[in-house]
Amino acid sequence: MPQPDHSPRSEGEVVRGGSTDPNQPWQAYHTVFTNAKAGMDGVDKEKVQRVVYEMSKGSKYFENEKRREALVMQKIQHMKSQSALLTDSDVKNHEKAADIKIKNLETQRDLSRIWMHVDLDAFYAAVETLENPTLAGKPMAVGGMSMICTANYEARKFGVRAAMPGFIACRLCPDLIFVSPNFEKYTSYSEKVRQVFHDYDPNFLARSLDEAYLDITDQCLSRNMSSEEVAEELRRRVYDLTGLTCSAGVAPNRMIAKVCSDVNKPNGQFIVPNDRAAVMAFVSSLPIRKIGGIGKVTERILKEVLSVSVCEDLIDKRGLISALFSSISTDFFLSVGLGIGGSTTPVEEPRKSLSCERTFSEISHEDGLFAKLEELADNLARELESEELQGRTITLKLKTATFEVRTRSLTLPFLVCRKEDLLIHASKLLKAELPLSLRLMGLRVSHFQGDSSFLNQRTLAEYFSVGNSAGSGSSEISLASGSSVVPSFTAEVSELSQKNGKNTDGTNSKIRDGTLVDCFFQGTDSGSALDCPPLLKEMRWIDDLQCSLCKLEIPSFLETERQEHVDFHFAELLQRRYADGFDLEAGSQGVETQTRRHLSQPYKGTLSKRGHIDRAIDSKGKRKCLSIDAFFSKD
DNA sequence: GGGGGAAGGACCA
DNA sequence: TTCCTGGTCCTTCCCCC
Ligand SMILES: Nc1ncnc2c1ncn2[C@H]1C[C@H](O)[C@@H](COP(=O)(O)OP(=O)(O)OP(=O)(O)O)O1
Repeated sequence: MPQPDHSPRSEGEVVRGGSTDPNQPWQAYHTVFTNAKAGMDGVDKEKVQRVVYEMSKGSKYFENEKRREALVMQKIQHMKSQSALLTDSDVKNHEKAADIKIKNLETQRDLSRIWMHVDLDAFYAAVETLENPTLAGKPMAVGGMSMICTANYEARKFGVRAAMPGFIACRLCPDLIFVSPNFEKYTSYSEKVRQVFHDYDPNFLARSLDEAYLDITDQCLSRNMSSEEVAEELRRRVYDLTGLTCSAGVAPNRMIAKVCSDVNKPNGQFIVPNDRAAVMAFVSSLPIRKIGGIGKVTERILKEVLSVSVCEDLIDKRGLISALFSSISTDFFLSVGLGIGGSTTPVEEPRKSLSCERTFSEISHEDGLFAKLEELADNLARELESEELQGRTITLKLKTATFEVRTRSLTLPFLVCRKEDLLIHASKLLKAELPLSLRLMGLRVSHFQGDSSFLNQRTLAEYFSVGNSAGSGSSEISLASGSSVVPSFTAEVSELSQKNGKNTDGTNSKIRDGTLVDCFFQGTDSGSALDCPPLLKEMRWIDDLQCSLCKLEIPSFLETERQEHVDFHFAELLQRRYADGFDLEAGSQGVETQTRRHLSQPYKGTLSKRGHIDRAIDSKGKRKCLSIDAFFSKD
């Protein structure tokens, strides 16, 4: 019997051996919403279960969940059979390997820092109540009929909680008051709270608007206070400044501190002292699901395949874990079992992606779909602009009317951020998927400049301004391994002597008399170095756009093997090439002027502000607004 | 065998 | 009638050295 998930934010779903009463099918529908969570004590779980099931069954959402559930079951079955194939000696060997990992992890155990995790109680709901005190004491949820972001503690008594659809919450609690979210408010309250955090740890890690990790070691030492006193004081100060209550957890590392902040929620705190025995005692009987990173599926896999339910089981079953999971996962599970987590302050990471997605009532008409895509591209381009970001990878996300999610992505050889560029490429991705009937569309840009894959790559401008090359006649530049010289395709620079072009050790290349020597294209079948001039041409070509459309000089391998790259390059090039207008010979077709359709004289056209040809003519003779790229690729 | 890209999915607030 | 949004990380597969 499938066990559909009921939420993207599910917790504590447990399948109980499939022995459910066929007359009470809701028992098999184990949802997030009955899981233990702050404020949920004393809830009639059976009733919540029944209502959620009754309101869901037969819906498209429900059917999709059944499909997903079947996949999880399949995965569990597969792991079970893998596990059955293991011999005793296999397991023994894996135990040995795990013991080495454990020894390693133990050397990383750090009991010298005191970490505090702070989590505001029912944050959005609490802010709304502060702004509108008449809500106090009444069941209230922030969100709408289709989805709830969070609920206050009065509403939680009815089983209403975050990630529950509003219409189901309504059935559970008919008097439920709905408040629309107002993120500016939450942001401004969050900023106030962070002022307090800052006083305790200027390098605190903000995880979201309502959560942060603070290293309070120095506070405790310099002020000669216990961590308990610091936590009390901090919570008091947050309350005095904002009127918001919060809960705190204190432990030697962030993983345990996070669990602790939930122990006495709301408006409470819990401390695990910096002592190995105390940590192990806390962790040993802790249900694995309490740990951040172990969600509904992982919990089920660990339980059903390995009979693991509390953290110490992870150590007992280390042999099987090492046999069945990847090295990364094994490390994670073992460190959970040992109660070891992050204890040093990590460097702040730049963001890795930026996205925008919207749910709407079903659309299957092509024009409607492309209109949605344009909205998304417009939105995303604005966000990219305000964050001053450009990226190489565009990902289109589609959710069909039956809740099936698809993503389609492509990585360009250059950076994009403008709406037009996003639209050109995303449209291609969308077109390839038609016909479609959608309920959601999303657009994401990632692979930003400065990403790890970009660390060694410079733009042309940067490339020539390394301070040593341009104009200096003869000089030398160093390229790190994997360097890419031209953004339009992957080219590598290496010593001539290096046969296969893989620039593994950061060799030096030279610029002599303005010419790059010892260069090399990756992707040539011969593996030998090409002449330098093509590369140089290629650079100039992009740099000052000296070429015209008919005079593209592309290395031969690009024309054949990397045709798609050339296409992208084209789009980019054309946009820039014709930014100031374009010339058409007499007799040209495809565009109309203010006065005539057929050009009897050479014509100078200009692009609209958005880079479009506003008066192009399509094959049916209809006037159409086209991007310059589309215009030239039409023919 | 590993690097990069694509697709999918788990998980988090 | 109505089951979100924006982000990270991991895994698997494929292709290409
Ligand atoms: N699935 C979700 N989608 C969108 N926003 C969410 C989702 N879950 C939680 N949030 C938002 C709303 C919450 O107020 C905020 C913090 O979440 P969280 O800490 O889990 O609960 P909470 O602060 O509302 O209550 P509490 O911490 O007291 O249980 O994040």
